[in-house]
Amino acid sequence: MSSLPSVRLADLSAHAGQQVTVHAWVTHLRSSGKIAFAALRDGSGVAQAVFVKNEVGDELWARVALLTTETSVRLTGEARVNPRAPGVLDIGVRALEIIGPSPTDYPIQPKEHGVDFLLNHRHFWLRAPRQTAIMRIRSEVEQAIHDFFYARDFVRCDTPILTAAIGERAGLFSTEYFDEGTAYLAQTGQLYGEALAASLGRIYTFGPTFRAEKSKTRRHLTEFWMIEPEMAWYDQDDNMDLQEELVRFLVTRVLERRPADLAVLERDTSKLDCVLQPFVRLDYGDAVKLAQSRGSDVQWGEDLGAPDEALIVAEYERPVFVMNYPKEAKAFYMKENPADPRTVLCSDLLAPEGRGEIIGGSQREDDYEKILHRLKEEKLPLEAYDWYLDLRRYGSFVHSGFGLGLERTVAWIAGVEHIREVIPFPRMMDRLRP
RNA sequence: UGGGGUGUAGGUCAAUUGGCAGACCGCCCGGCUGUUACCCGGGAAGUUGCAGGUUCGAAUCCUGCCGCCCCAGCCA
Repeated sequence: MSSLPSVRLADLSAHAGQQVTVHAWVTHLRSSGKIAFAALRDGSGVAQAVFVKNEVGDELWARVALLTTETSVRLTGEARVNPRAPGVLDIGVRALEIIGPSPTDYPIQPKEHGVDFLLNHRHFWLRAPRQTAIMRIRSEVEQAIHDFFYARDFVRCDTPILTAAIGERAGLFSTEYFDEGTAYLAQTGQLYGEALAASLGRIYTFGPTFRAEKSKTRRHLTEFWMIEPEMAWYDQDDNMDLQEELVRFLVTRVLERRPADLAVLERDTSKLDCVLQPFVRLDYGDAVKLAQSRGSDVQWGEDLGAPDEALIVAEYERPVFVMNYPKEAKAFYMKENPADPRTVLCSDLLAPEGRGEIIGGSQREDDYEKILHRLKEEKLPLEAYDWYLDLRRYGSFVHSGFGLGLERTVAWIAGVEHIREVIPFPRMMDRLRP
């Protein structure tokens, strides 16, 4: 925009007393006959345009009446501090150009709306202060993830989104793929990550994944973003240490750098201080006993349900690893536990405040015969896994990894109840647009 | 998919429990020179989700369908 030099509203205070030009959207107009005030936003911050009739002239004054909600404008005038509201700078307008007019039926008001209505107008809803705060926190978490792994010499690797059937058991989205039959949208990049760990040692993926599960809860999307590190020569203890370090890093980073956005969300940040303590590490069997003692009827051998997880985390009020689940409850690629072959070397990390699982991780089975046996038990098509089995035939290696759900993590840190608000355009089983 | 809830103006919700369909916000018109979700006066705005039934009379009761919300399962 070098042809249109303008000041971002966030930088306006540095220009107090000067003539500036800004580009912005009008969020609200208040008019008093011969003086008018327009609230402005540009994504970086807010300001207030002041129009005085006998200073701007009749021609410009007539155009002030056209400043409906969400009109985009370029305006020029003096930036100055308003002693009555020092936080929001005034612009004493001398020149006004309407760039994009806006009809008077803009649907979003600064009032209560229903969720369905807001999601139907997601493209507008994203302009609201609460939503922009959430998006900035999401961006901060994403950047922090890259910084964390970059500082530890992990290589970021991108794995395919179109795949032949491979991965976990949950529902798959499919599409026709030329003469190759059916392609599926990836539910995980993990198996490719294992191949890359044998190449680069420590890697992570960062990308969208797809689940055609008919889940309607506040913690499920059909398209979500997952971070999947995979580390050669890490056992399950090393794996949990890394997860704990990462989660602590992400929370600390958002607390340090996005306090204003957390304030917009009215997040009680004292609830996040718990990440400074060591995370709890609880064996699955002990977790089942704990849930039972708090009224659950879960039995050894069953996966823990959301209410069980809530009971367990409530006991500690900080993140909890539940380790070493029964083999039947978990995926084929998890390594058998030498201390108890009924179980596998894995962990789920449960976030506090009833948030449930944000990470699932495991040490991977590196024994060729054992993983072949597990594939057969699960009745998975062996021909689709030939290259994966090769990783156990040609230089098998101890390795571990995990998958961190980005939206669940952001929703927890930001204190947002439903995961649909922390991704710009959520995809759920009954929502494909906008 | 199962359980629970809900559906009235563009939005958020009332409607004495079967008896004239309303308020606020937004929008339109008018007034106001320092507003802060400004204020004051006036106005337009409805197939009460859809289809059927009971009744002198239905937003309200009954049946079916549909949409949405919450919870559960699956998982990150």
